[in-house]
Amino acid sequence: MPDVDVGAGSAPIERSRRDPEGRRRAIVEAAAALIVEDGLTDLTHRRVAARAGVSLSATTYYFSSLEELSEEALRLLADRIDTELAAVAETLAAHGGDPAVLAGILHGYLLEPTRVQADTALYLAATQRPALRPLALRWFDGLVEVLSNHVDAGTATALAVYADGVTVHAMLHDEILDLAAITRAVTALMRPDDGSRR
Amino acid sequence: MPDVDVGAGSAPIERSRRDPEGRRRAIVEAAAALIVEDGLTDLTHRRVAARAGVSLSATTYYFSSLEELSEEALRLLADRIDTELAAVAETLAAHGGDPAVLAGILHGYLLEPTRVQADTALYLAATQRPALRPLALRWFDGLVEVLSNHVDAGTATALAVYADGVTVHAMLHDEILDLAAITRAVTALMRPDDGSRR
Amino acid sequence: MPDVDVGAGSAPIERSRRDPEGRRRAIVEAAAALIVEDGLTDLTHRRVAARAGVSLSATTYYFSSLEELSEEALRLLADRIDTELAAVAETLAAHGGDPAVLAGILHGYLLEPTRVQADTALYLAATQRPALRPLALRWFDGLVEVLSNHVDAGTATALAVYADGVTVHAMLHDEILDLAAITRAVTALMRPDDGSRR
Amino acid sequence: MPDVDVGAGSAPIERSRRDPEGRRRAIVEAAAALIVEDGLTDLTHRRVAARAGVSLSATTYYFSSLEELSEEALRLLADRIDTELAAVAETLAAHGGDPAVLAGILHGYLLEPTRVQADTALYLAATQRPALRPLALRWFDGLVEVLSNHVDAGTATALAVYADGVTVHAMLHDEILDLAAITRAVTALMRPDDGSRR
DNA sequence: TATGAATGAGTCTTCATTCAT
DNA sequence: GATGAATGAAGACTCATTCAT
Repeated sequence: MPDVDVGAGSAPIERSRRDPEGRRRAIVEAAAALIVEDGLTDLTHRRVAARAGVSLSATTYYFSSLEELSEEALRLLADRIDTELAAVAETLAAHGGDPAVLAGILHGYLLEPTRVQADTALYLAATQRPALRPLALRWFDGLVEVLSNHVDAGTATALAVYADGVTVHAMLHDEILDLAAITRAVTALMRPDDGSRR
Repeated sequence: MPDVDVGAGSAPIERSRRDPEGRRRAIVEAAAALIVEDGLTDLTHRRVAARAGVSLSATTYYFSSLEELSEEALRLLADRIDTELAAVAETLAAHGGDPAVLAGILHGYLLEPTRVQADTALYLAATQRPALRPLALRWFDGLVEVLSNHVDAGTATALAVYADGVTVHAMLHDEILDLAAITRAVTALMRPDDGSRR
Repeated sequence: MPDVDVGAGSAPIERSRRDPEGRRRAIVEAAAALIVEDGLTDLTHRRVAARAGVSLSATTYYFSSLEELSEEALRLLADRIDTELAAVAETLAAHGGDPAVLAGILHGYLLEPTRVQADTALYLAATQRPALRPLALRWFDGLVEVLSNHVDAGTATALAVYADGVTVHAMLHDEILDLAAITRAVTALMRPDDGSRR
Repeated sequence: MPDVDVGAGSAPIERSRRDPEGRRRAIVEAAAALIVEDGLTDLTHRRVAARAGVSLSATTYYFSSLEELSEEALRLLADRIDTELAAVAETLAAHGGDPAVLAGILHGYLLEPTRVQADTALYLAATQRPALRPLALRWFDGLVEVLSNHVDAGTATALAVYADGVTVHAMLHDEILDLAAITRAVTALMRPDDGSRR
């Protein structure tokens, strides 16, 4: 949790008092962390307050309901996805959409359980609360968009679907898929529709 | 939810009294339905009792804890998966593992939101409670096994991963993937590793 | 828990079936054991049933209420006290009321925590439910009576009071009073009122 | 139960609102009173709330568990013991440890059933929950200590044991021991080990 | 005679939210 | 602007007891 910019001036220890903005964000970040760890349904004002080091009332003062707070926390997670997607786009652009590179990205992603869990948390939340779907779809739609720069729309979708499958696999298994397997699948999905069949 | 048919004779309305077996099953089925609809975390004794048309105490009489009840409900869902898998295996066997047939099966599956939701519920539950993983993996592992009768292990896994991706996609989108897209992806994943391209 | 006389004949394994008397007693004994171990307030039908190896209903079938059951169990404990008292009386009679002998009896009693706990359980129960007082007083009154055969009434009472104090002490301390201390106190209490000192 | 006197000013009826300190103490005192009256095991949040004239939730708001609440209530009782002991010590000091004075103190104690019941409640509680022993022993150990200022350690212990016996006697009988009987016993226990025996 | 079935009452506890300050 | 105080609702669970068989 990057505690970012205490900025210059003012007593650094007094971070909490007289910094409504920072307080508010601390609460949202605590909520996001808890959602990632324990899921949306285990989120309570009390736990958020404890995690953020804030009074219980503060969590109801800044957010009119738990729902609003959780929504904002999920939005925070979704925003992080945008950052990740940008990185993926950049890497991919640098290598001209090489299947092996995409597979590498995917595999690298799996190596960071925190990210996997965070993204999955969004999916889970969306399943339980339909209103959150747009948020959850940012990852899927974004990935399709990024991939569309290198392959046709159908292939992009197929790859994104496969990527989601890979993520689910990681959540349910102790051992993630190995790079070779991913590479093979990605390569197959990206291969032109054929032509051999002639 | 097949409501058992009391058959002939006896007052049909009196289904509840003095039919422990049926009562117990009614409770489990109510719990399963609720899990599918609202997720594991929203499962409460009260809701199950209301859904099953049973007294609150009945749910604790037949199951010593909510955990035990939910577990049995999930097992029920998992058992249904076995049935589904058997059907898949049969269909596949009849057609020699034709990619188009597999794609058709997958697409047909998506057309039944109830099943998709039920299976997803298991995944969701497993994510929240690791002890349930074995149950949730029955679908994935079973599918890999079935597919292994027709393709090599690596391809089977890749297909199962893709199938999971397809399921997730269905849960989060209003429109499911169309048959053509699925067929293309399945075909690509099943195509021999290549080498032909010379 | 002496499982006593299955008697002759009949299948010994079938102890429970067709032996209402034995069943009933098994329940009472289980209840008594539980009262001694955990106190009167922790006594429940379920626990008694489990301890006696009997169906839950059996505990309500033989006794119209938990109160009745517990009362009978306490009566059983009280009866055991009578046995103990008789033994004390005998020993004392054999030695002509020697203070050292009485002290020895008291100390020997403390060496059997089970007995101490059982008797205390009665006292505890009586404190919580005044109706049980007569039962609880059997020990005190009985001891006074036994002692009255050897000393005057006042001394007998004083000794019984001291004995109760010793029992309480044993319940609350890890180490019981040593024989020397008890002997000294008993001797002092039994010594004639004085007057000798002239 | 001293009900604090709101003193002058402010609405006297409004004692409850906005007086956390008082509220908290009212709850503890209610709990203590209930423990004295009905024993530790009959203590419930509901009863405490009703007795203290406070909402059910208040009892869980101020104390994170019933155990914590009961512990504090018992501590309150134990503290009162310390006060009593101090008074005993003072009286005894003023009279040089005269047996008759000690007997008088003891007898005076018995004349206040409330105190007897309160102290007994602690003993009972300790019997049921070993963790409370230190609290319960405050009376016994304290008495031994006070008495040790006037007699040797062995005699002090014997006297304390007898005192406990007297207390138990009071709990179980309608009529308490009379002053003469107590005086005789105390005197006997305090009389030097003898010497007549020569 | 004996017991499984069934339930309403009551247990502790957690929590979202409101209110007074 | 901010928070401690307070509470009603709901959660899981236990239990004494009644009833049908």
